[in-house]
Amino acid sequence: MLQQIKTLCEQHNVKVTNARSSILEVLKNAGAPMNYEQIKEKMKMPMDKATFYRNIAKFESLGIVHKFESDDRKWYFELSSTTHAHFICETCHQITCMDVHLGEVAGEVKSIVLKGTCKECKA
Amino acid sequence: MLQQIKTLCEQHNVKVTNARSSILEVLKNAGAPMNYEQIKEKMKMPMDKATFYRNIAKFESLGIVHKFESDDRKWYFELSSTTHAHFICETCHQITCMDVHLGEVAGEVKSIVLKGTCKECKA
DNA sequence: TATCCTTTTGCGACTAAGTTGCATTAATTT
DNA sequence: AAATTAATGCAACTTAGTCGCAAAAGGATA
Repeated sequence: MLQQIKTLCEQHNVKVTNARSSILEVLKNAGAPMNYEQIKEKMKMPMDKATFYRNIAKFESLGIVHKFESDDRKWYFELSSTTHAHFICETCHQITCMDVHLGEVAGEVKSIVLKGTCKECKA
Repeated sequence: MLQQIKTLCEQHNVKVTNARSSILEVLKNAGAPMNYEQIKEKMKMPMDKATFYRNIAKFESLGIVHKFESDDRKWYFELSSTTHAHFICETCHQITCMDVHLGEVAGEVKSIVLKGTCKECKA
């Protein structure tokens, strides 16, 4: 297990279990947000979905992980980092991360999701 | 039925039925995006959810109506207008419309959803 | 008006992501 | 070692949205 992940858990007072480090490791290596199925596929160990979602919920409440819904009725997860936007193409369903800067906003923004048609699908 | 709605359907070559005008009328009077349950409540006539979703899907494909997902796993609908953003408060679940201007974006944007904590809940 | 054809609607069964209850196991404390 | 607490796995459940199909509505033709 990566020391980095162990530290991450310890910083947030979460016990480091196999399930937890396994989830975090996959997210650490992910290039884009992933849903449950995708994460499960990448994991070396089998894991019940209840365990998965419960741990994800914990990570979320601690601010370690961040989630949003795509247009397929599935949650997508990623390690928290600086607030950035996700562009979801409604045609090819690809999710890409991007920077946007908003003007004035009515509150504290935690996630930004843009939907539409990406350049490739538009062409 | 409002003449405005009849015209809207005719412009898009959609037959005007009771179900359709009923849905559009509610959306016309809505101050914010609404989900199926909320729309159903506001409708004077009973309507099967299959009928509702099928008509909404048609409206969507014609660009009359626009939908997005909130954080409650429900779809919210509104009449199409200029592309604007929705701020969803994860605490009070209120949805507010707002203008943002993005910089350069990788494609054609159809919806923008921001999630976070609104000013009231933050306070 | 009767016949044919297409579209819309309603019902009920279905789908599937995510949740919950509960018993089991693992870890921690005393 | 016993007792308490937390994490896990299983199975049953929830529920927004979908789908198949038959009935009803509407339009066109004659």
